[in-house]
Amino acid sequence: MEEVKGNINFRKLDLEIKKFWDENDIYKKVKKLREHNPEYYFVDGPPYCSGAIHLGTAWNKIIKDTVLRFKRLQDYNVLDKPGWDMHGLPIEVKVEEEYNIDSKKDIETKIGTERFIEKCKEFALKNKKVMESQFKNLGVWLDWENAYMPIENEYIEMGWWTLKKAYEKDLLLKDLRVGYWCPRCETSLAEHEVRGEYKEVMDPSIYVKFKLKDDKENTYLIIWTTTPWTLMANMLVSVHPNFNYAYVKVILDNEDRETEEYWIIGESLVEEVIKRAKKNHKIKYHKIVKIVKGEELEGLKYIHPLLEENKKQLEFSKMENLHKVVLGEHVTLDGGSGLVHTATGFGEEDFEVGKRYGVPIYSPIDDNGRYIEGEWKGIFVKDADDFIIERLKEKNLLLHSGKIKHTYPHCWRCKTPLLFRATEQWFLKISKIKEDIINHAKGVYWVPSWVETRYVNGVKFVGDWNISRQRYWGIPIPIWTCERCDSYEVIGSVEELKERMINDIDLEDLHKPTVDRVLLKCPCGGIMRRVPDVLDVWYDSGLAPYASIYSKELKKADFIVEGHDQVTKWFYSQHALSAIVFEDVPYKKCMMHGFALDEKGSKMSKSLGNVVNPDDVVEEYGADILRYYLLSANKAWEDIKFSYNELNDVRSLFNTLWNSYAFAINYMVLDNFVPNEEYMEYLKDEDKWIISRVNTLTKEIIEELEIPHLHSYTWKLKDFILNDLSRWYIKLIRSRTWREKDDPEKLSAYQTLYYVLMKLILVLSPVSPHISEKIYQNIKTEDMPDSIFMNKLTVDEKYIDSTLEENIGLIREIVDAILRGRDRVKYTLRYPISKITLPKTMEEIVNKYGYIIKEQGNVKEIEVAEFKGNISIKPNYRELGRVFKSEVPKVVKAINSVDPKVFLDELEREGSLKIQNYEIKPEYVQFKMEIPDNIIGVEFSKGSVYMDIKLTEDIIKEGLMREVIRRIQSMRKDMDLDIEEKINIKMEGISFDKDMLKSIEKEVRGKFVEEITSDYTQDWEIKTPDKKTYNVKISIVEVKKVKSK
RNA sequence: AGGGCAGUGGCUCAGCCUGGUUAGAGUGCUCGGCUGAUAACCGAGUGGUCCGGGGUUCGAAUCCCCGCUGCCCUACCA
Repeated sequence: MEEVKGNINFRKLDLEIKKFWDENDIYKKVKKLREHNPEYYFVDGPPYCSGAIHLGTAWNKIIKDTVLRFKRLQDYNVLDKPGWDMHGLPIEVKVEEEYNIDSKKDIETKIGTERFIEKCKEFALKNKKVMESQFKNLGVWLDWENAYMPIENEYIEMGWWTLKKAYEKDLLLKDLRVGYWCPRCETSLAEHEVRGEYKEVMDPSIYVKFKLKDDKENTYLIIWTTTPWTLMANMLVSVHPNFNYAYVKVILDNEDRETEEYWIIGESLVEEVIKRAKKNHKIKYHKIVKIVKGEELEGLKYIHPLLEENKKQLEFSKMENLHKVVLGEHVTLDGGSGLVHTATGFGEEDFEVGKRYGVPIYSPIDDNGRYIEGEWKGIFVKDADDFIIERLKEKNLLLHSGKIKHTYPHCWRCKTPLLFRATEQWFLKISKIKEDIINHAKGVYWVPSWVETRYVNGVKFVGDWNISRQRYWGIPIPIWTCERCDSYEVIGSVEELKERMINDIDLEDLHKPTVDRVLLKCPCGGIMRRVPDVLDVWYDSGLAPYASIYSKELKKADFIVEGHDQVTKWFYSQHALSAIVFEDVPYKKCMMHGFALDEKGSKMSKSLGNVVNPDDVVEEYGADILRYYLLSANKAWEDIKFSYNELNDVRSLFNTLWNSYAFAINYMVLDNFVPNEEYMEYLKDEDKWIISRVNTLTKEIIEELEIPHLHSYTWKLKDFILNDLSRWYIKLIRSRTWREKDDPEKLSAYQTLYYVLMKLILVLSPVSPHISEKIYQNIKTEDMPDSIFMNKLTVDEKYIDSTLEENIGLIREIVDAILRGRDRVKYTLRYPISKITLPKTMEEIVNKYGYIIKEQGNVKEIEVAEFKGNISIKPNYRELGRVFKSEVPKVVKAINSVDPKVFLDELEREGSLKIQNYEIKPEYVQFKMEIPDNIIGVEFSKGSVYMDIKLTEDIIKEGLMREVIRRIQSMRKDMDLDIEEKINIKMEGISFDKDMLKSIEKEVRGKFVEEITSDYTQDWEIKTPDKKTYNVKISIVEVKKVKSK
């Protein structure tokens, strides 16, 4: 045990402890210690290796670390592999940027797939290193050396194995479907990749006239669209069978002549459409002339507006079932015209309608989103919008052209607006197992519980999972198709691949382009080549529960925790894959946490400049304070508003803890204290009390961490440190620390402090490992383990005494009440109170613990008696309500009608009282006293304390003595004297009798002298409660100095 | 549009499940006090339409219904 300095730099401390852990291999020793114990299986949701971590990522790992440290303290063998998400578009995009390329063609021609893959790998590994060191800086203990990485062959193989399982269970499917397509990345995307990627954009909003075929009357269908470019591929117009559609007669006033037309519009949208049309046209007259049901419109043929611009449409126009009105339930009347332009190759519902009516799926664009035919061949479709609008105008088919602000999906990595496009992709048939997934969810312990609802609602909406990406950096899809007969095969392992391989390819690395070179032979005799796609990166992390430990059996994770964005992502993706392979959910307990926002509640973003870097916070405050703050600022599942103010509060909490520790240790060091269980025999009640408290605290904390409710955990810790330890217990034992060296009461106080500190740092260590370890290292004895984390968290049930906790709690209330009362009448603590009166119910407690009240309240005598004063009465509504229900107001009136004094007497005599037929029992009412002038009364939970505040000469003298002592002590402190240092004092302006002078001398380790040569003199003005003033002059000199002169 | 969460002093949040006396804590500000562990602490004062409106009840911050606002998730406004 060494002396502790008061001013502590928590950052220095945490670096020192990290060094200690490193140099002594503590993490490994802790792991080794429990390697044969029952397992606690944790699966880390892998962060993406995109660069540096942010506050939210830090929070995430801190939660994990805290829970796992707790589980280690419970003696589990914690399986704590961290993971990394390393494949996928984000990294591809970054590498592309670095090499200044922006298309897939460039990748293949400019730098080559092989080098590209190599660069992606480098990039991922480089970032992993940076992020790992940041996590370590937070004090996160995970098995960094054995992290799982989806880019390793073994992991990739697990992905193949999984896909083969899906294939064998008939859950793998190749299908032509309309899905999201990123024209920049030239790949399809899955729906979960698009989640949260809807951004507000301005798009054209045009109303177009489609002229009916074989019609003499100039009748037009009016359609609305925000994607003019899709008109090139328009095949049908959909209407809702049950809606009303109006034929609107319109007379247009062109400059030279008037024309008469009929427009077909959804009835409720007529006025809105006309209003828009009026902006571009002079409409002289319009009137609804006929109303029909949507179904009556079915089959009407129209003339495609862009026949000349797209020769293909000319061909289509000759086909029977094209360019006509069809029915669709998806049509709404929320906006637009009620008639929906339908392009079968460019919309999911359009696609379905097209299939239903046997219409070709027409999608005339390439992977870059450029037309492959028609007048604007080679032009990016979004750029063609303006040309098309202009052309429609020329053709007099444009009713209105405006702009609309709406949300539209974007690529999650490159932020390009997505297109909808029909392509052939590989799917996992989630639709077939969705019910199972929802059922499994019931067996999971969700924290908080409502995550289940959210999860299930999310799953209900998902479609089949598109797992194929037309990209490079990912797990290659292990499917080979035959050039000749088009059949395909799914390969489940490297071994299998080697067996089937007909050429000789070195399979050192399973990425592209290596595997692409592998050829197989089809039973039909043809050559089989690999499907060039890679797997969706969410598939990678979805494999984690079993792939991270290379297990082909399901080991359910005891615990996972991620941010709320992951509810429909990782919580789902790993469940989906496990459901396919193992028909089960891969986790037992699943917790959700929030996002880290800035002080005002806005998202942290580079553009707003409000990003808080965890490293910076750690540099200033040390890791433990950030950790504690993040776990205590709110309930984990709510978003955190990061605030330096609150961070500072946490720092003061730790300062208090540190000072309590320093106080205890420094006195122990001074007295060469050696902890010894035998001192426990001399425990006083307050010692037993705090020992009981710290055990109760431990017990409660174990429950909270078990859930885990990290907010309750940290709040309880704080309450204990501030209230129980620092503000109460240490105050109580202060005088004991000034006793003689081997005074048993002093030693037992030390022993208590020692015991409590040990217990406290152990429950504190999961959240604040560095500070706990630091304290542990200083106070541990030879026979204790090397690190605090090698200990076991236990509760000493035998020390828990809840009655004692309650009673001391009451004593504390009484002391607080006394202090409050004193304050109210300016009767300061230095002046004793001659007598207080407490209610009779307190008798037993006062007999036992009255000495605490006397000492802390500076009280000479405690009387236990019913205080006689004027009595008032108060109804107890809770009790009354239970008995009298709706009669309560009447009963209260009755109670108030009786003289409280009579009421009380009667109750005491008879046990109950009848008023107006209501029987009143004692528990229905409460009595309060009113008090005479020289007495003050202050309430506490079990009654009132009455204090006699009459001043006598003795009381004043005693108070003055304390006044003087305090001033001398304060001067000692100014002089920066050692606690043991002896002094000579000269005091003028006040006199005490001999005994009192002696007491003062003893308290301040000094001697009063007549003459003094001092460099420190101070004048004091002392005001007593009886309004007298003393001007006192005090001079002090160290005895040491006098002697040396 | 559907689902989830939240709305309580200037600020950050408890309390709500299980209704009950005067709605709490921390922080801020004002005043006072205490102090040989504590740039710490204690007390008083200041500050509240408990988001709004209905309902149930003797009694609602708490339970129910209808709204409003914010955040998140889901969602092809063609």
